[in-house]
Amino acid sequence: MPPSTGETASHARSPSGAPRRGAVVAPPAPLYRAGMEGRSIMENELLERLRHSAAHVMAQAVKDLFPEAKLAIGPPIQDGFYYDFDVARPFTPEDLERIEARMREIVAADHPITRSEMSREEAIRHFGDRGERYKVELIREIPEETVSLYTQDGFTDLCRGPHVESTGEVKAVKLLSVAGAYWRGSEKNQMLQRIYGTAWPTREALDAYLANLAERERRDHRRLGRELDLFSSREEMGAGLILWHPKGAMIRHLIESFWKEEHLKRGYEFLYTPHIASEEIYRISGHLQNYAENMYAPLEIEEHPYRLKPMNCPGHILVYKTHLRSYRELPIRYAELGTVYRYERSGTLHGLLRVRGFTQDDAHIFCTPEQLVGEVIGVLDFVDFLLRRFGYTYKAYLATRPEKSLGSDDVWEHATRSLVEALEARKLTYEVDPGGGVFYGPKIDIKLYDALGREWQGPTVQADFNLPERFDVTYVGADGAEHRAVMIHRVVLGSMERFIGGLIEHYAGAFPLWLAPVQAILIPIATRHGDYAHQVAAELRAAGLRVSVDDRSEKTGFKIREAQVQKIPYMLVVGNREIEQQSVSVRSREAGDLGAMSVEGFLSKAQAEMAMPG
RNA sequence: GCCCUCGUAGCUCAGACGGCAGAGCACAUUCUUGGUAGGAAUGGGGUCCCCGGUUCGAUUCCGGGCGAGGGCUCCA
Repeated sequence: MPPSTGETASHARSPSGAPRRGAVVAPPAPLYRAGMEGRSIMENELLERLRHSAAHVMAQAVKDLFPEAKLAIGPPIQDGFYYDFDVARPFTPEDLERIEARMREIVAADHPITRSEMSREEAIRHFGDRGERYKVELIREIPEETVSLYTQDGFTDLCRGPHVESTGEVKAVKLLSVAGAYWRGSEKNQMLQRIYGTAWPTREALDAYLANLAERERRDHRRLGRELDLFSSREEMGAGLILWHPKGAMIRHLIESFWKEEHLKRGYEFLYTPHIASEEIYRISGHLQNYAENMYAPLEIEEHPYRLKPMNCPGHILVYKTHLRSYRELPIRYAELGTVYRYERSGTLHGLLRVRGFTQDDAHIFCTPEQLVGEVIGVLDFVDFLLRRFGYTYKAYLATRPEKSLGSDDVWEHATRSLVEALEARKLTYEVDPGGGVFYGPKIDIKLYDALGREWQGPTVQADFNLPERFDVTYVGADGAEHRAVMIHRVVLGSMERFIGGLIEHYAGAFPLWLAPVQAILIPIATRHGDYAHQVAAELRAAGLRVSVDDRSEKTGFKIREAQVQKIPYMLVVGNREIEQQSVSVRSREAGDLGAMSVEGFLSKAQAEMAMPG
């Protein structure tokens, strides 16, 4: 079965849920650490306890203000907590303010939080009498005979604990948002109202967190995409379909060119495969049987059903199969910037991060079982090289055999051991994700960390035993007999859409010189300096720089402001002095005015900067 | 797909009891030629998301749809 290479699997962004386990390869150096990494277990426990108590304080406040509200669950989560309530009407922002005000009173009163126990039957009666049907449902599923309860100020909640000693310890808390959430996460159940909040040990920590939220908002790739004129999506075009504007397309072109060069250096060959294909190919691959819900409905072409391509692998396999292959040819590495289309539910679409049409930086490696380790090492080397170029740090996970899976124990054992050997050869620490593999083979998942310390789904490397069987992918060995080839699916960047969406936020729109769509802008002081500006621009362009000229009749300060807002790395101011000295006055986006230098001087400075990217 | 919120100029957003539609930025023209983060004037620009209903009259109220945002679910 096809790989859920990067794009389809997992979350668009995942600052979510539980603390992440596992070792960090190179410690991220974020402005702020979003997750639990970097804190001691003790600190994490304290934070969880605090946030759990904050959830109880909120629940009490809600019950005080909305006595008819029914309590569901209210756990601590990364950076905060939530609590789900069953209420007749949804909470409004004004309600949140009232709830928060009531919470402050409860905190100020510093009520002790005490633990007690009840027998199950007693607890069921206790909550049943109060109409708390969700609590009753929870208690019924607790195997123990006694359950624990926590009480503050006459408000009692079923809870495993632990909690802080008193409500006064919940010092820095803020309610953030309200959202619908299903009871127990199932669409079939009642929709509840979930209030999210955040809680910290000190006011300063809360402020730092809120500042970080504001920074995320400032860096939002959808906002920057519009402000920097990089891309758009339009209702008339269709949801989840991206239009790349010249500047965004330039960034993409630069990344794709870089990607292609580096693939050629590493022995990959390029393929192009069609965007639509006969249903037959997807019947053979098994997509039709197993992936249909992500595929678009068939198109009729002369009475034959065709489908939009959801994955690239079938095409690559067909290319492999056009010849009888010898072991001497292997490994064969086919790469394609392959555009695929997958159905995503409307509610899940999000900017560039979750779309319906996207281009994967896909590759399939066909090799012998003996070559598997070496090939995986090669991919991991490549991953390391590429991610470093973009300034990401990362962490590896090994996903092993799930319960439902294809293939013999031997084959799984061999493949899993190969992946482990590769990880160890690369000296990568990794976390095992038991049973997290796909049913056709184990995989290595790489998660990366951006400048804000957020975690993103990164490269995946997957061994596949299924497609080689389905398509009968073989090679002739040294013994003259046919052998089953091993296939590796891998993406490094994931998809161009998601990767660039992430990069925009990672760089906050200020792309490094080698990726900046406009690297330098000439700013003539007065109209009469325009000719010189155009002349310098032509010189720099001839040397390979991406340069524009702002020859509008505006004041210098205005042009500088605009170039700065557009995050153009260099502004070259030219007036009488520069013409006389045949120079440019250089202003850097980061460092401000650098003074005058010759055109060649600026050129070699820029070239040096591009030679050491990242 | 589900819940909530939102949809007014290219963008960001005001607005009204149901009675000729507003600002800033952007754009055009003119003036200005100014040395490192916003010079001035004038002007053009609207199906107030779409369809239907109520009404003398709907951008405003009601219903449905589409789209966006925040979540949930799915994707492990």
